[in-house]
Amino acid sequence: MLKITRKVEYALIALRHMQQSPNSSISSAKEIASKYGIPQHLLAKILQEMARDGLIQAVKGPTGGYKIKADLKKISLKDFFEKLEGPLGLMDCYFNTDCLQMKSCNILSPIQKINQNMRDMFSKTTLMEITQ
Amino acid sequence: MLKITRKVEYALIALRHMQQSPNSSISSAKEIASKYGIPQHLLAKILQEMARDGLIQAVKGPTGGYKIKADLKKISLKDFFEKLEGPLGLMDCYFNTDCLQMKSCNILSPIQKINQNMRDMFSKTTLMEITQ
DNA sequence: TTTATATACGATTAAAATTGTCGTATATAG
DNA sequence: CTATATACGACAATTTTAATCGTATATAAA
Repeated sequence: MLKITRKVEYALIALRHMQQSPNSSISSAKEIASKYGIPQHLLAKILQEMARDGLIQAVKGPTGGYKIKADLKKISLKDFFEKLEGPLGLMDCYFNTDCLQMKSCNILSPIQKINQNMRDMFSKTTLMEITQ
Repeated sequence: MLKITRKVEYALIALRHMQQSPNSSISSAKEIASKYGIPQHLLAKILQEMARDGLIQAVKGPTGGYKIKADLKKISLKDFFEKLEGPLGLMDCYFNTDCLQMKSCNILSPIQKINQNMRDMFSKTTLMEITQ
């Protein structure tokens, strides 16, 4: 429990790779996948999603690939996680109100505090701190 | 991602229930399960595990059940999580060194920092804060 | 002493989430 | 043209989590 997904892991690896490659150079999914041992097609899908999210810029055609578009100093890890994986909370009831045990649940409010702590922690860290 | 398991959720609910029932009274798995809508057999297994861990005390036979044994003020959420679910980290490589990508991985050290932050956060919260 | 009820615990199954693959379409540099 | 790269939905495999089942043991109460 409390694990990040491989999807997020691969996304971070790719971002850091792009961040560290020479200025405005382009990295292809194939190149990154082979360098870090990531399934190429899977990484491609993740990069496409990041492109849709505006984090990176896609360039089509041969010699194409991706490069960083957003300012990583301005994006928190919490926002990044939520872009890729949706709402960030230890339990679904932090967002979702359709739990049948909502009324009888006795740990709702203590869990909400822990949730808030965790969200605060990931809000204070920027993507740049991971990728630079 | 970053969710706690139902196992931990049920354990917390049961602990809080016991914590809040009259002093040294005993709660059965059946009673707790029906009150909070938890599968009885599943909760029983979790309570048995907590008893083995020394968190609660089991009492056999009819009129039996469980009561709190440990001092919840002295147990951190991190230790509690690790008792029930094993090592606590965002990625397995925090503990496990047999990842084949270990050498090429470029996010290992930044992830370790985040890991440490998360572990610190759960180390600073006691079980009592959740259950009281 | 018998019976009902509770814990103890391993084995197994079911469900859900994650991870990975495949096929096809489109863009574009050379 | 052709080769190579992104785009994207459908599908399959794998892993993890959640829940059930069966049987044994302890013990309070009738």
